[in-house]
Amino acid sequence: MPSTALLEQSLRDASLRVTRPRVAVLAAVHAHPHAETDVLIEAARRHVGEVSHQAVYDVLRALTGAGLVRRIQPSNSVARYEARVGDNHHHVVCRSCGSIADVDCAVGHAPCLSAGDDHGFVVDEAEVIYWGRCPDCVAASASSAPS
Amino acid sequence: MPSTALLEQSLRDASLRVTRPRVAVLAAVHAHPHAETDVLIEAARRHVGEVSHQAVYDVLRALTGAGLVRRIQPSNSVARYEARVGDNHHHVVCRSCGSIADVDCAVGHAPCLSAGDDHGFVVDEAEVIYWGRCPDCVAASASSAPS
DNA sequence: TCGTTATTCTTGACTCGTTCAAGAAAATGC
DNA sequence: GCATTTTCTTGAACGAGTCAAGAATAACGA
Repeated sequence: MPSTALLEQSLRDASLRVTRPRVAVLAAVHAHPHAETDVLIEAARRHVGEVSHQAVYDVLRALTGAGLVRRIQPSNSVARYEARVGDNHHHVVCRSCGSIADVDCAVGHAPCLSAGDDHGFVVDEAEVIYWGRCPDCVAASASSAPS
Repeated sequence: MPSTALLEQSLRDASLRVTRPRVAVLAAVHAHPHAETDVLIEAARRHVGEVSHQAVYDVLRALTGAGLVRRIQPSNSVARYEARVGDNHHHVVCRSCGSIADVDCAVGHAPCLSAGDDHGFVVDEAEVIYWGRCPDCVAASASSAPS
């Protein structure tokens, strides 16, 4: 996890004011990849004491807009955030427990960005979500209902 | 759009009881690809008169579970439904207006299903969302703010 | 170092898509 | 047809996220 000084610097580089809530939230996103908002709120509060949930929402929106964090939201899930931005990686999501893991794209650095017929859309990003079951859930269902 | 008889048959084939709300909702999904729930509620009501919103939610869940419709939910959007299932197609989503269009996969019939390191997940589906701007929004921004 | 100003944070209410719960209605199978 | 099971209606409730207004604070220049 980056140091506080580095986090502050990345905020300044993004032309964002350096405030305690922002540093705390940014640190929380680094410390908890793919975390939901309420987890980030709790983590931020452990860092700097009381922080309103509204501030965390505002900060997350500012960080997302500045490209410092990335917002992901698979179906049937609340918004989640990750600090790994810039590289073109994707996610595996467990249908049972909702856990998320990173996967590097098998195709290369700009996966699947060439849609067949794009209907005139100007495409700038391809988001890939692999759906399946995580090792824990596979093991759990295998032991409880062996085939 | 399939006839009512065909819709009823597909319900029966999926071991679902044939009811007026179900036929109406299924027809609505066929008639309005990528529609949001409230659009489907209105469309269903035009077909069969009054139908409670709760019934539509239940029906959509039943149809989704049976594989007759597919639920999609891009970030910053409410749930949407489409009747085109079984083939492996993907979607382009407009960042400005949220409109959605179908795209056939450029890679083939099972696109990107091979993740690099899958972390032990058992993957059964790859969902691809292309993000960009639709032709209308591109034209609108080009005319209002020409570069 | 201090004051000014624009931006951000706090507080609290509120919206809206979706779900829960219980009883009424209707479709299926004998 | 009739019993049984599933589905639909009604109405309340939940929760993630947003809105709004005033208080607090970071950045900038003197």
